[in-house]
Amino acid sequence: MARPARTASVSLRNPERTRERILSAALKEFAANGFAGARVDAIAQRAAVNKRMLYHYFGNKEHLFREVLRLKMTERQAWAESLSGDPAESLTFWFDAACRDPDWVRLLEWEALQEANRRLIDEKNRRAATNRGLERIRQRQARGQVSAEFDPRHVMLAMRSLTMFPAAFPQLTRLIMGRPISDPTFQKERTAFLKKFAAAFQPSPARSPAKNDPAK
Amino acid sequence: MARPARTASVSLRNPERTRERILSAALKEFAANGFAGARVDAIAQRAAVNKRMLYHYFGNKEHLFREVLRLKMTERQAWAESLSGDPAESLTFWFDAACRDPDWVRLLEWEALQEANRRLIDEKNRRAATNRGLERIRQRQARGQVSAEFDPRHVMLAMRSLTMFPAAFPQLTRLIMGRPISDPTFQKERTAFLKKFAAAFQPSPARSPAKNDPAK
DNA sequence: ATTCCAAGTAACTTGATGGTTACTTAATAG
DNA sequence: CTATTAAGTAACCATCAAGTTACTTGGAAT
Repeated sequence: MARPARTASVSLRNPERTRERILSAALKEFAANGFAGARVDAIAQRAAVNKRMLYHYFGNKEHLFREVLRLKMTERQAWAESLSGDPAESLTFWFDAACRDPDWVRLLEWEALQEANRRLIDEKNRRAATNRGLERIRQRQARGQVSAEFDPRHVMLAMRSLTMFPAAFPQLTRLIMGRPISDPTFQKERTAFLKKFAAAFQPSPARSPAKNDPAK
Repeated sequence: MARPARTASVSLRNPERTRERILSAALKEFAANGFAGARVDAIAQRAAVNKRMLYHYFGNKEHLFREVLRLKMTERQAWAESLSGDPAESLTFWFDAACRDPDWVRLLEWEALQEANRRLIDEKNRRAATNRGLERIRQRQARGQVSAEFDPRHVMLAMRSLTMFPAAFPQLTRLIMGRPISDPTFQKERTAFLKKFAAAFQPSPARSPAKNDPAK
């Protein structure tokens, strides 16, 4: 039961490391090829681990997929909590996050495409996190920083749309913008646009394209 | 060379009909399962056509996929042309279209996920159509119906985002809204929201949540 | 030292799947 | 009427991929 005390820096047998390697290899493979397209052999190879180990630790391909998703999910949730409800901040933050980590967006896309009628992977948890996010928006509305004429749910949906779309549809974005989403120029331009556009969520009276926040 | 003159209402051999059946079956199968997940046998079965015919008409699975995409593409382009550049109209129209025909959105999603670095399917055509769309936005800006402070490309990208997102990520939408996107109540609410929100694209002076269009 | 189990390996099984071969038949052109 | 070709069929095949079997081995507990 006692921990191995780590004889040499790395012992030959190392369950945790193996598990980690499988998970990170699986993340890449699933993000790249989706569930159906992902190859268990490829994951094993990427992880430099015998394929059998994958079944040893995760049972089967689907369990592994769910675990990968669940993991990324909780990682993101932590980020979300640390965020104020300010539209300009949220928009730029999440847009940036989507550009930095397209794998995340891609996983959500694969999830969306995967016959959506059944129950979600980590539903309970995600629902709770969503509700906390909605609550933050309501608070902003109460403080007059977000227009109260919009349903918070619709505000959140609009924000998600604006931030995730480019990473979710890079081909359409390139068609429209003439640049790949990885291009820093695009990212800067888009961030600037989102900052201005965030004014759309502010209450009508205090209206005038962002520029600054008089309530400071 | 002369057309068969259609002896009986339907002759036993009927290339066009067979081609159509394959294409429509392929659309469903590809939209449902993506390229990797789609099963050639399933397409053949759905089309009630011998699998060999599929190779007869389209060469292989990938060619068939490209053809399906190309077809849907041109269908949509026609719609787009018939549209004015008014934000409120565009937003509600495309949102409605995405809800009515989720297969279309799903195909675009599959395309996005399919290792995006290579050249797009119907690129030349799509680029041209995109440019015509941008031109329409510029015209609206010149007429003062769309704020000139936004880059037309960013306006288009924002509109696409707002309209396609719910159909592209039904699971996230349900999480936020508490209803499936197929629910008419959701669709009505969202349409109403988009109508109000369209004001965000209008010039600052003429500002006040849509409601009506004084320039009539 | 010995025992025992989790960690690890190699080779195999089984089923699915894209694509092909070899054939038949409808319908049109001459 | 007949030759030709496109439309259509059934059975097959090679390959690939998920999951398994049967085995070996490191290392902690006794």
